[in-house]
Amino acid sequence: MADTAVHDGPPARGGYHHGDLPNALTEAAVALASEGGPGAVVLRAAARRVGVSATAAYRHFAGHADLLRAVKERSQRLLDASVATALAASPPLPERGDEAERRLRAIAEAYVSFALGQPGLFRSCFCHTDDENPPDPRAYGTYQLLREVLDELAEAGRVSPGLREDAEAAVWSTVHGLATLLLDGPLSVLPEPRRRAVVERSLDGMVHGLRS
Amino acid sequence: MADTAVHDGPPARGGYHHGDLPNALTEAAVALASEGGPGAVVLRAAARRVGVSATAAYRHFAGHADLLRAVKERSQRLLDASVATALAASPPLPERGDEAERRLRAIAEAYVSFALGQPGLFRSCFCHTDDENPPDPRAYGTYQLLREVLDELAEAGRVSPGLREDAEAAVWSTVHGLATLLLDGPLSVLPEPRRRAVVERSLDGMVHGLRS
DNA sequence: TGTACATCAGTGAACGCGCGTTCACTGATGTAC
DNA sequence: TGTACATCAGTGAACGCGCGTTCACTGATGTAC
Repeated sequence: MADTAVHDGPPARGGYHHGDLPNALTEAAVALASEGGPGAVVLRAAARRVGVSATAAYRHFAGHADLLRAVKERSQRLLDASVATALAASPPLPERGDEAERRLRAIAEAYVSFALGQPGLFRSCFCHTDDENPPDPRAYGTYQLLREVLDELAEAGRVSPGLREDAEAAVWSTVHGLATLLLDGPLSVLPEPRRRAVVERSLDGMVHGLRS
Repeated sequence: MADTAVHDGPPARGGYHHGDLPNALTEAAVALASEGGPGAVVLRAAARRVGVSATAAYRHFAGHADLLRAVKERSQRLLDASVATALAASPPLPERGDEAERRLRAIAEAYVSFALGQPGLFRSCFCHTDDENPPDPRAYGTYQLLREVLDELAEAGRVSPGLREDAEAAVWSTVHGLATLLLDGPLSVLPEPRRRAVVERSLDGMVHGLRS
């Protein structure tokens, strides 16, 4: 109520100059990806959605591939945010090791939920782009979260001495595999209760696998 | 030397009638997928490779989607065959549990190798097609192989009682996640020795996760 | 405070391309008699 | 063994479509003086 002015882009200029086209185009392209996956990211369609000529996009992006890269990055950040939010949602457990394990499972479940709830964006996060400089794992929020929670688990004595190293990648693989097999793979045919069982069972194995 | 006639399709008819177009088209489409992934499967291009008009394809396939489905199925069979071959390659170990564990690791390594060696086909195995009847997990050779080897592990006492159920899906998830993260995901940036370490570490966790 | 002008951010028409698919057709095959 | 004919498996031209990208352009903005 304090600020009654409606403005949905930073400067919100007049008709001819948009004010924040790069962002608006990226958002439109993300919406396309959300609806139809990375293959549905079409430069002309994004421009159309924003209400701007296709040519205008070339003022801010090198071309289609550049736009797709922006979509991929933003999708990754949305995945990161979704997982981080879910992680913060439930109250911590008193015992340190229990809490760390709870957090690990929460990360996994949020990751899978994002994949199933936002299939187009999830596919965009990991879509193939012929980039010469693919991102470092550490650029992913999930990697950082896993690192923290695995450190906590290790400090609580729930990771066997020799198994801490590279555990991020091992755990991430399990979680990512679950998500993709449930989404586009053979596990997609399972009815809901079986799905839950498979996820739970996989997380059990994952947690057990960290101890000797 | 016995049979000097050259024929590379079953009947090998004359010029006008091809003799085995469905197979030839599928093979051409698989070659396209192998080179550029499922997105490179183009009906007209497949027909061109076979040396036939695009229209001819409609005599044997309902359309592009149908051809892509054939590619997906054949890719899966190639993956299955690749894993099965690798599994049969090395000699068995004397102790039963050791042998089962060796086989489990061999499956995983062959699966990852196929993904990295045949990225286009691997992506085609799990590409998104709006099928109303997606395949049952048991249609995958990998699933059957995992089931057998997990039974062997269980019989050798290397699987904790409560953990046998759904272990196929859990193990498959880890292996599949490894393959996809190494191929198109953030683990693709790792140099070769680190890759091997990550794979080994993940398999260790997987095997440990089956015991309590 | 006003004005000239460089720069920035758009426009709209057009390009070539290759796609999936349909059309009316023709050549080859095999079967009934 | 020969012939008529239905059926099968191809052809080639054409369709409409939407894409990415380029072109010459124009309107808006901001800065130097």
